[in-house]
Amino acid sequence: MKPGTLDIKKVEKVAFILKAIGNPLRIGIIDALRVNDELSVNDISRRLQAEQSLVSHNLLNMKLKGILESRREGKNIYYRLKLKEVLKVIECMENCNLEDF
Amino acid sequence: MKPGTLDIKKVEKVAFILKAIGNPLRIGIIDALRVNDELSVNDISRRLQAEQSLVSHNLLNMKLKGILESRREGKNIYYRLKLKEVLKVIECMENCNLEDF
DNA sequence: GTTATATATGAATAAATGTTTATATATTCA
DNA sequence: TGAATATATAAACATTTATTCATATATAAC
Repeated sequence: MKPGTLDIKKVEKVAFILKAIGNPLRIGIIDALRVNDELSVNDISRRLQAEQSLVSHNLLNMKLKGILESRREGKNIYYRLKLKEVLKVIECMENCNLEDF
Repeated sequence: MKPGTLDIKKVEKVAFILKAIGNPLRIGIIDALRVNDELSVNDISRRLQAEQSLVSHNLLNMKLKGILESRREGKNIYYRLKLKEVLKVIECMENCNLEDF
């Protein structure tokens, strides 16, 4: 029985990130940020038809975890992807056949 | 503002799968099943130093969700990956720099 | 200054998840 | 048959997560 190839630290980190993005709203946010480099809270809120507060909570959550970053411009705060690798994760799921799920 | 490229159904499915595997023990299991085609509950339990019951719960959980499948051979039940795409997800995280996490 | 708009924050709470413990079931072997 | 081993199940529980609501803060425009 061969060992896995990931050490414990790496397993923890991978799980941490996957858990951090494994939510419909957050996947929606990341998907939107894939096509648009930057989006304001309101942009996302309108686009995904989700409450401002809920979107804000989730954005801050992902920012706190190092997945997103943000900058202020006037009244708006624009979020963008920081951990670009999550795109690869989503892209590789996008291509596969998910009929059964 | 361009739309994202995933429809709602797909967003839900991707989130469903990422959430289903986004846990240290489950990533450990998948990592082990990446290197070993099949493993029994006990194999995994020993390898990851986790309780039989906890491992069983998690294996059944992922089986129920279509990520794993299993077969019985005598007293043992061998689990293996069904949704191979999850390997790609883990592999693409494996390569990226996760120093900050 | 006041008002309007955008975002953040915090409390409250429901719902989901992770974990342990004890027990049940299935299979093998003596 | 009974004992031993492997796995599943189910209850109980603590912890975490998702969501809403109300309110606070920051900036801009007047």
